[in-house]
Amino acid sequence: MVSSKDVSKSVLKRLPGYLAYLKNMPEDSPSHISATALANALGMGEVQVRKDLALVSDGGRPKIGYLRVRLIEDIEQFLGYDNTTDAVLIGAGRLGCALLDYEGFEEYGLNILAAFDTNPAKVGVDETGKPILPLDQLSQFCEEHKVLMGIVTVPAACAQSVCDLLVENGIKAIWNFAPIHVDVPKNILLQTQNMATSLALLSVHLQAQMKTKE
Amino acid sequence: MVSSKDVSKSVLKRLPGYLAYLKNMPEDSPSHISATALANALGMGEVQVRKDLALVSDGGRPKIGYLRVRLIEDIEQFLGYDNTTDAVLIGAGRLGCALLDYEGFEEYGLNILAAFDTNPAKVGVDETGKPILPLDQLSQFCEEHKVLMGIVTVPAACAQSVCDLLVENGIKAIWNFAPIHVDVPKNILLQTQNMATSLALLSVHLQAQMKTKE
DNA sequence: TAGATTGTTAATCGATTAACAATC
DNA sequence: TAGATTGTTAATCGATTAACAATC
Repeated sequence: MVSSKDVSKSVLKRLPGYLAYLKNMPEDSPSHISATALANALGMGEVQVRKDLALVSDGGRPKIGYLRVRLIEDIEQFLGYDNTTDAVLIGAGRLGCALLDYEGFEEYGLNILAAFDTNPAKVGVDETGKPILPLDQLSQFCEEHKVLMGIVTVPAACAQSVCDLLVENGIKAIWNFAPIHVDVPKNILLQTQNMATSLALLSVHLQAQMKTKE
Repeated sequence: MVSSKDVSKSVLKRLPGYLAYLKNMPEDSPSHISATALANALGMGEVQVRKDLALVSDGGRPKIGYLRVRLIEDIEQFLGYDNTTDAVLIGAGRLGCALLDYEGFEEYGLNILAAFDTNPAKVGVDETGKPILPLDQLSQFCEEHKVLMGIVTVPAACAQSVCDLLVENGIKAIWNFAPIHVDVPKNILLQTQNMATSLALLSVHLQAQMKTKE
């Protein structure tokens, strides 16, 4: 409940899963849900779920569980989804545009204001009406809108320089989709969305599978 | 080196990072690299890197380090990137098509053969010439090509049924991009590419940042 | 040889799980 | 009351880190 406790990274990674499940429950479900029920539904340990929920909400009542709508609110508040974060996106390629147009981010309080690209042919307005601007307007834009988050969807070769540029312009958190290691000052949070990591897990699993089959 | 040791998930997650760094080194770099040097470059603990490398390669020599090209090979082999995995993709929306056309997957031994969609308007051939087929041809296609991996880029509401369908058709590993929990038999590996997870980490960090600033 | 680097064995740390008391 | 569920305190487990011996 009280914010700056020992919030481990692993807890933060599990919370979105609970949230998605709770939000996707049918309308006619019971108004309350227990940590046990949630754990079973997601195939997790019940003690872990109970502990995680206790961290974000004090609405748990013995014998009854948590009021679902209340629990959703508490998780959202804990994750900061209740107040909107403005972001800029750099690199209006296919992936960049897919993210720019994705409406689901609203749910997480993320609002991508605009994309930036060095290619003049890309400049304009995209399918859903969001602006794509030339990269040299980034600086002014960030200052004007007090942007704190940057999303990087440029090729690997440009990723480092784009991140540097974002940091120079006051960005505090970077969501990087380029499959490469970039260095940032340590007060900046860099989260690399690593597809390669997922692929590695899948690939190794398939290999093992093949071996046992043979 | 020998495969089925105690290969923890966390090691697997770090290996792609080493690989990307090694492959992106300039041509004129020294032919050998030490675990120490690699650790420093990536901002990691040197003991951890050394241990990870020892797991995948026995090419490390005291005082000299690892021959870079050899180390790259060893990591790729360990991760199974050396033999190609064929995959099908379900859901030819914006994200789906972005993945379908992404050429970088080749590097990881992943080959997306075709996309499938229920929308007849999507059926045909995409920008890079990859086929988009009607979903009812999935079964035949999987059997014909002995596909083991499925990539799911459908809306959350369809994700479960699509995963069920994939499992029915012999898929052993699923890469799920839908932001929702799905259940699969426990011999099937499900890897959910959770954007929400990354967003949670970024969001919480920004919140904390704001608080300290005030 | 001396020093850098390796691989390994032991110690620490953190997160998960188990056991239990408290409560409606 | 009895039983389900909560939150908490203690034990276990696994991964990371530290210390050290081996090697070129």
